[in-house]
Amino acid sequence: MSVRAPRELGLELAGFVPYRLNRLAVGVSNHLSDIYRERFGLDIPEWRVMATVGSQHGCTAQHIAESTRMHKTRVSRAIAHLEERDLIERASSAADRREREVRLTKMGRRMYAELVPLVLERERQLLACLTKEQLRGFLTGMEALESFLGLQD
Amino acid sequence: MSVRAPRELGLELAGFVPYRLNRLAVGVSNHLSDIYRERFGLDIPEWRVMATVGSQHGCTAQHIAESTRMHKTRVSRAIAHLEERDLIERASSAADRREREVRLTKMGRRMYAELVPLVLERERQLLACLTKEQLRGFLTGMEALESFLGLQD
DNA sequence: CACAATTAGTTGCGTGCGCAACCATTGCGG
DNA sequence: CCGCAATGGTTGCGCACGCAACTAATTGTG
Repeated sequence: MSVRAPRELGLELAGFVPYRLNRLAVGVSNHLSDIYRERFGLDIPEWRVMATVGSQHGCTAQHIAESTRMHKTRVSRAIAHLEERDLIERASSAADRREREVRLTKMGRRMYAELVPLVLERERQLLACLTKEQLRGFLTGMEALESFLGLQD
Repeated sequence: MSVRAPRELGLELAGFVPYRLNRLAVGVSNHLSDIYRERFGLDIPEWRVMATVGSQHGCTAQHIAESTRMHKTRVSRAIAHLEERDLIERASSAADRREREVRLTKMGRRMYAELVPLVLERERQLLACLTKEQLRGFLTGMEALESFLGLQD
């Protein structure tokens, strides 16, 4: 089966799935970043660190990198920024003194508690443009692609 | 309706659609860039310019920027690189001497003719992990989201 | 117990990006 | 027809990124 008209010899970027997927991801990301960037001054790496630490207190930078699939230097710098802003704090692990356990500060927890509902609501708004059936189909396809590319958690 | 378990109070990044979508787009992009990067020495902006010019001869940088949704400086630099490699050439438009019409050179056309089938085959391989039904559902969902975000061509 | 190999995390460096400022040219209003 | 806003395109600058090299701590092996 073919995704586009068979008569086409060249390549129409507008109908090319990898390109469309990238454009969609950027669009969704911008739709979301209105919240964490403009209202809380976080960029994407910082937001991901906040989201991870917020639900997994005391995790390490290593864990955050694996779980978010960000490069460890990107994680390291995001953590440094968040620490400067007193949103997270670090303590050397007793068991392994190379590791540093990352936790939200009181201010960080306050921001997290305010931020997460807004972000989830934003996701809900986005997905509300799909019918129940469409959402199910879209998620099923996404899971298959993730699995094919070895991306699933 | 809810995408994830209602008992969850925090946010699990792994199940968060915007995050998954970004990860999937990066994964697909990497899966593809094996071809145009390693075998042809193109990066993403260069590949997009090649793809656009290859099917729309004589178009302008402005047109490429709108059609690929890349920033005009990114397009400008990609074009400069491709011109250095003698893959494209530019000529001032007779009608408007601010514009420069972009075309593939003979070498550029040769690369395009070799590149496009490989890239389309790669897309086909990727989508082959979906059943006919899954593909239809996935594309339908994608179209609805694109439309919601005002992304459609 | 010593020494090599591994792992957590940081940093110097080169690169690519977007913003804003900038040319050159064209279109428009008085 | 002149002057000024708008448009196509390029460039200087600051910034974030990934790679590779590094430090510090730990684990494995003889």
